[in-house]
Amino acid sequence: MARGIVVTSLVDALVEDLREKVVSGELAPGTPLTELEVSTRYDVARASARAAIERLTGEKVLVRANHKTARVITLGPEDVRDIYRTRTYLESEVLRRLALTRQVPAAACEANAEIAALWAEGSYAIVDPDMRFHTSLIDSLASTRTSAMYHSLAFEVKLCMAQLQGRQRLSPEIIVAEHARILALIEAGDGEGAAAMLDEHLARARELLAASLGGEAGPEASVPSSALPPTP
Amino acid sequence: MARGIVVTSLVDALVEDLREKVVSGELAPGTPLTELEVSTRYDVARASARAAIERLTGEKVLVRANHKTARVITLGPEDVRDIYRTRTYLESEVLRRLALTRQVPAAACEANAEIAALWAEGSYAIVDPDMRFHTSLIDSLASTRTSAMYHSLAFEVKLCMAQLQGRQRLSPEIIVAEHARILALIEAGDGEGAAAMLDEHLARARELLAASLGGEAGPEASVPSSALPPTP
DNA sequence: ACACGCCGATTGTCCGACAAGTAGACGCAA
DNA sequence: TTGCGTCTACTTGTCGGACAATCGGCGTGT
Repeated sequence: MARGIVVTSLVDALVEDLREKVVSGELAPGTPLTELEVSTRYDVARASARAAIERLTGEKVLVRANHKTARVITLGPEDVRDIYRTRTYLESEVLRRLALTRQVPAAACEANAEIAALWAEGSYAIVDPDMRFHTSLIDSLASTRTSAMYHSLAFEVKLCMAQLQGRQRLSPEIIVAEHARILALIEAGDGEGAAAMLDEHLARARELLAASLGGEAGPEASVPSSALPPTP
Repeated sequence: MARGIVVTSLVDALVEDLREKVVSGELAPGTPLTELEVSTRYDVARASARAAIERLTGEKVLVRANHKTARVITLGPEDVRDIYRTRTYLESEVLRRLALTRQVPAAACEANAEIAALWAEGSYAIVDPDMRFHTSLIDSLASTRTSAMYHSLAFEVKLCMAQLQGRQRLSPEIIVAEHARILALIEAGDGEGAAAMLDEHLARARELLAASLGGEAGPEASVPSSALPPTP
């Protein structure tokens, strides 16, 4: 089981490629995506391009109003805060449940060790194992829907990161220490403590993200995602 | 603001109508929905029918495998448990946060009063205000994503209910009492207690639903949604 | 300066067509 | 009878072209 291959339809492939281009930053937030553009760039029929765009708007990777061209989503500080709030709700409750049975998922330990290792060798490509730490905690509950929801939130976090092209700086050593602390609290059965710790842990990341996303203007197109109409 | 009218495109209307037909039970679980059927029944082009079906599969109202015709989703006991578990995670954490500030949303009180009123006059159309009680608690946090996630779960609960055509029976008086208890605990600042109470409250509903969904076979087509291959 | 109307670009919807895949019916052989 | 291969009808996936509706901008006339 779990053979890596999957049959992908054409629009599946389109969706995947476009989504990847968005999270990688190749398609900056606010970039308009015309059906014709997509269809010609990939050499597919407009119907297919259209389907892909529609699916991505369903996933909230793109946004589009009636009769207007789809654009890559732009996430502002308010969005970051909302994402992290929701994330905190879900994850802290999960920590409580894990603490009840004192289960410390092995995958979480490994992910944290990986962060430490990367830090030791001077690399800053931390975001991936960091995500893995958190998702492995959630996934250890084996609830399809809980996992799906958390993953969708994690994806939005990735989108945020894509917007500020790796400018944010949070020190790996603090992260590793806090992760370890959380795992210890779970093992000790202190759900309340673990939840509190997580709250703090995520709050720091959240404010850092929100600040760098809203404080300084990006290289171009300081389009605020919020409903604030830019005074013309 | 909040003028009721919304501009709906054709496929939007299709999606809405089909979704409504599914939650109302008019389209039973497992019913196949051919693109051609939909396009002819509504007298629209196949492309439009196709788009509607695709969006509904994205919403998990329909399911479809590669090259096979879409079917109305069938939810089994395992799904019910998963839905309620996720629901409990989200909602209990929300209760804790509400208890921190002792905020009791007025809408929740009203919804509960409405249940009581309906019960007093002998009606059993309780599920709607019951849903409103819970969603108003969530919505009082004003977190777009948290609300969206909870609403999607609530929708799945409605799907479950649609499957057993109003056969389930949970006594309104217990519901009202437990709701009131939860609100009281929030007002008292006892988040832990409120969460525990909710846990119990939802567990009862969950097991009732799961039992009536899995215990007896439906009128026809006892297709188990789970991966369990029916011993042939 | 302001209202108005036209125009290009883009979306929304339709039609018809064909390849490819699935599932069930059919028939043939052991 | 049972098992297996084949064939066929139905359905999906994708294409191309077509046209009305809509939006935003530009120029024009008053």
